Amino acid sequence: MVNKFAIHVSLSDLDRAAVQGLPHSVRYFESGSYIARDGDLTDHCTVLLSGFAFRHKITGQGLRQILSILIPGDIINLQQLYLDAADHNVQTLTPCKIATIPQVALRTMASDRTAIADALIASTMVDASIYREWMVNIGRRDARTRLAHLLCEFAARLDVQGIAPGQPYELPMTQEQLGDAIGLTTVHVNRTLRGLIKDGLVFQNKRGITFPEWEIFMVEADFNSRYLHLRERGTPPGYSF
Amino acid sequence: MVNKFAIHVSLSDLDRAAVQGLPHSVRYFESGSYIARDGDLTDHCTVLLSGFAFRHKITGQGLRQILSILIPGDIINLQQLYLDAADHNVQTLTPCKIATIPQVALRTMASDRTAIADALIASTMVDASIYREWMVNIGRRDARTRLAHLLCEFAARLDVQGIAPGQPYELPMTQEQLGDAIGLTTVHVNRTLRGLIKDGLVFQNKRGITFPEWEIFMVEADFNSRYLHLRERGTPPGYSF
DNA sequence: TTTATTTTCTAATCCATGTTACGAACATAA
DNA sequence: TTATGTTCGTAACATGGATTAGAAAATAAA
Repeated sequence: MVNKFAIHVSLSDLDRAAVQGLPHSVRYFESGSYIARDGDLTDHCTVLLSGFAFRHKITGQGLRQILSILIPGDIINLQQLYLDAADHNVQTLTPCKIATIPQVALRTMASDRTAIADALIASTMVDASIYREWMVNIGRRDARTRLAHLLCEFAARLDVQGIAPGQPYELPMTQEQLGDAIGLTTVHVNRTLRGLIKDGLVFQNKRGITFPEWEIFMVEADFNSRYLHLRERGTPPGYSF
Repeated sequence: MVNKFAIHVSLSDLDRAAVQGLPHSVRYFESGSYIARDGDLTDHCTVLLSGFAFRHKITGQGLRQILSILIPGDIINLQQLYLDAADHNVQTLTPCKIATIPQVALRTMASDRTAIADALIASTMVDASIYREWMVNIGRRDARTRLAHLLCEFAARLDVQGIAPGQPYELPMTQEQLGDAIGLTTVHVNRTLRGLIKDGLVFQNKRGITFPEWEIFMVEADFNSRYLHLRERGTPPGYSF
């Protein structure tokens, strides 16, 4: 369940058992509903078990910026356990299944087990690294590269879900949401996506996306998966893609 | 020294003593030098003691995006202790004084003292929150608001350094660097800054910046300091600014 | 089915920001 | 001082992406 922690730290069997034995309840959210809102205070941690969700913030002028996409296994609101109120919203993209863990349970586990605490820190740091790459994407790449980069990231992250990078996947986002994620208008996302399709770099069938030329596409997207830190510390690099 | 940790967790006297007793060596960097480079592996943690620095990344087309500004007290490369190689560069903005702490010392302290581990997590999360706000800034605000927002953030963060928000401060960045931080051209930064000055919202004397109308300026900047999480969890909100 | 609603797609026009270019002001070093 | 290099300031022009407005297609609801 949550043992993708193991990517960054080595967990003992006891550690794994502790994580799997965490008291939790499961809840279901339908598509488009809010899991957390800007300003919320809470005393439990939630984890996304299945479905997709996204973090976002609204500016004073009512514009939305999507901050990240959550995929199964991601921790949704660890932050609120360590800081004060939430500073952004989390909303579902598809129907979602969510585990709720009481704050105390998680914190005592973290203080009892160094490996768990380390995993929490590492996971937070990977998130931060992804945020940084998004900044680069939004701030310094043109529309075409930006969109391509987002699609690549999705492909790469779904790898953990068993869909190898370059393989077709279902994109659970509308063009409007894509635009809000990369700082573009809906109209321009459409134009740009059309451009990629016309050039044979992307093939689209409803929400299904395929990349006929994955290698070339990654170059076009200025994509290098290093920032996702998918490998364990100490593992030899080995350029998987 | 590093006990701005205390903002987010309550540290016992022993905790404080432990932090202050950390083995470390001090190094000096001149302005413009690299403290860490994309790809670096390291076995020690560094903390900025005085001066300013910034994180940045370079795109495939050679464009630079500045990711954050480091001010005294900030931890520079905690990440590399928990993940693999660095995924971005850190470069000084002014001459800097830096403490280097061996990885083991820090990690044993973190695993011995829950409060310290919590402080590390909280600090990482504040960084992440700032990244998110930058994404909003870069992705969804216009040039004027964007620049104003960055100046506000600087003012607010310097508060910890003893310069109250709204008070004049020295901006340690060139217009080119400002541009790379907010995703604009040097030329446009100049235009925009000039606009703010003409409208009486900013007063500039060399690198010194003053805000004659701080309250109005914050509105113009769409700035709300909540995302900086400057207050301790549990502390009553109390709108300081 | 039919109707309602959301999402996609396209075209025409506009404008905020990028580009290029260069002189002035300031630093820093020799 | 005089050289040399940054940084700042501005003007003229180019353009990528925003805006506005709808029509077509897909999806959901009745």
